[in-house]
Amino acid sequence: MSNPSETAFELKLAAFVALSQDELDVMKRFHRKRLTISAGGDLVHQGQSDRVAYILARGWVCSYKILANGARQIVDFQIPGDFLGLRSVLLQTSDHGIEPVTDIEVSEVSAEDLLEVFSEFPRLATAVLWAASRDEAMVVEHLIDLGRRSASERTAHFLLELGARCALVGEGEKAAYKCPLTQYHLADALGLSAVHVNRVLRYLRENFRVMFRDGHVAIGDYERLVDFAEFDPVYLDHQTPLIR
Amino acid sequence: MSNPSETAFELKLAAFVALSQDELDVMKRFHRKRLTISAGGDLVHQGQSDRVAYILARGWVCSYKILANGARQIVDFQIPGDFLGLRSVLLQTSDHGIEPVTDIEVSEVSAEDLLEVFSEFPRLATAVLWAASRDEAMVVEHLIDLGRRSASERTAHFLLELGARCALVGEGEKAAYKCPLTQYHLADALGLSAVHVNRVLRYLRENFRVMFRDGHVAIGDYERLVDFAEFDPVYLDHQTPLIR
DNA sequence: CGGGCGCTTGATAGGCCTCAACGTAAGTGG
DNA sequence: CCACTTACGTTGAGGCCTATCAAGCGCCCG
Repeated sequence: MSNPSETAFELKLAAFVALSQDELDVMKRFHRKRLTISAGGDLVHQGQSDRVAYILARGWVCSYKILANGARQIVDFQIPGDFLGLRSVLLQTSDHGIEPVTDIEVSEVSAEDLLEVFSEFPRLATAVLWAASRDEAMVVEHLIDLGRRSASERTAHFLLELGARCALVGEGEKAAYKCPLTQYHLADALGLSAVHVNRVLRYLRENFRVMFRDGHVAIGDYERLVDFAEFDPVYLDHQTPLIR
Repeated sequence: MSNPSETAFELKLAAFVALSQDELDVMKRFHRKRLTISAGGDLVHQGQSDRVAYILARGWVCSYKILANGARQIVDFQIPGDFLGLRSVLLQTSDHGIEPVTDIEVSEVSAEDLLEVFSEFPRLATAVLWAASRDEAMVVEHLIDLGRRSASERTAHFLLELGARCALVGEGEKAAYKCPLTQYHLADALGLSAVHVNRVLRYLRENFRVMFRDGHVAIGDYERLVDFAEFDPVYLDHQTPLIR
C-alpha cells in the first residue's frame, strides 16, 4: 500500500464495494509480476491469444484495431487503475492491439489467478463486472460520437470525457489536464484524418478557447463546450458503493 | 426447463461454465416476473434510473441513444438470451433507451436478486462477466464499423454479424436468417441516413447478391462478402467452457 | 378508401478526405 | 556549433462520399 500507483486499481474497485482487509490482501497477488514498457512498442499485438491480462499502474495506453487497408481505429485509452486485455482473457482471443502511449508500468495477471480470486471472493468478481460495465459505457459513448456527432462535436466530447476521467483519478482538473496524445492519436480515435483533426482543433480554439498543445489540454469556455458537445458525465461518476 | 425460450439465457451461460443443478435452480428466481411488451413502446426510456434489468426470452430489441438534434444512434440489438439494462443496474443510471423491435417477452430481474445470486454463486458472477465481455466485443466491432469502414463495408459487416449471431442461437443460418429490422433501424445503427442505406443495399444486392427484404436476409456470395467486409467472427464464437 | 409506413430514386449540397507543401521544435552526429 | 533528420503541427486545393430535400410507389390497416 506504500506506492499509490500500485493501488489505483484497488481504489477504483473500492468505489463499488467496500473492500475488506482479506480482499485487499488477496489482490496483492495481482501485483507480483511487474513490467515496464516504453512508448511505441506493442504490449499485446493483434491476433495474439495468450491468457494474461494487465493492470495499468502508470502511464497511458490505447487499444486499437488495424484494418487490412492500414487504417487504425483506437477503441479506447486507458489510464492508471484500468484493466488491459480482460476481454482477451475471458474470450480467449484478442483481435485488437494494445500500445503504450507513454512509458508505462503494468502488473501482469494470469487467467488462473483471476478466476481463482473470483471464486474465492465473489464480491471482487462483481466489482470487476461493475468496472467492466463502466468501461463499456465509455465505449458506447465513443460509438455515439462516431455514429451521430459531427467531427467538432465529437472532438469536443472526447476532450471533455478525457478531462473528467483524469479529474476522477486525481490527474489534473476537468478543464485543464496533462494529455500525452498527438493529433494522430486523436484522429485514430475519432475516425478522422489527422489533417481534419487539426482543422477541428483550430475551430475549437477559436470558438471555445480550447488549447491542445505540448501535452496539455486547457478548456477556456468549459460550460459552453459542454453544451455544444452535449456532454453528460453520469456514466463516469463514481456512485456510492452499491455493496457494503 | 420445459420452455426453451426461458432457458436461452442459461444455455448461453452454460457455454462458459458447466452449470450445476444448484446453479440452474437458483437462476429460476430470475424468471419469476414475466412481462410481454409489444413492438414500438419503450421498455426503458432515456434518463430513467430504476434498478431492474431484464433477460430477453423472445423477440428482438435495440438499445439506443437520442441526441438533442433528434438523431438516434442504435448501440446494439439484442436477441433471446441477452441481458437488457445490466449496465443501468450496476451503474445505477440509464442514459440510453431500450425499444422492442418486435413483440417481446422478458423476465424482470431486480438488482437485489442479481447481487444476491452473485454472492452465493460466484461462478455465475464470472459467467455474467464473460457474457458482458462478449457483448462489449460486439460493441467494439460496431465502433470500428462506424469509425473506419465505408458505408458499404459497414453494412456488409453488420449483416454478417447478425447472421452469425442468429446461427449461434439456432435462429436461422449465417447466410439466411429472419430479420425484423427496417432500413430505418439499419440507418440508425450504422450512422447513415435511411436513404443512403437503401442505396448501399442496392449496391450489395447487385454485387454480392445480398437480399434484405420482407423480414428476411439472404446472402448469395457469402465468402466474397466476408472478404469485402473483413468479417472475422472469432469474437462471437462460443469456446469450450473456461471453467469446469 | 385514405393515410401511414416502408421503400426507392433523383438532384443538389456539404462535410471530410487526399494530396501536397511548409513551419516549428527537438534530437543527433560530425 | 551547424547540418541533417525526425516528429508533430498547419494550411490550401480539389474531389469523393454521404446527407438532405423532394417526389413517388406499393402495401397494409383502420
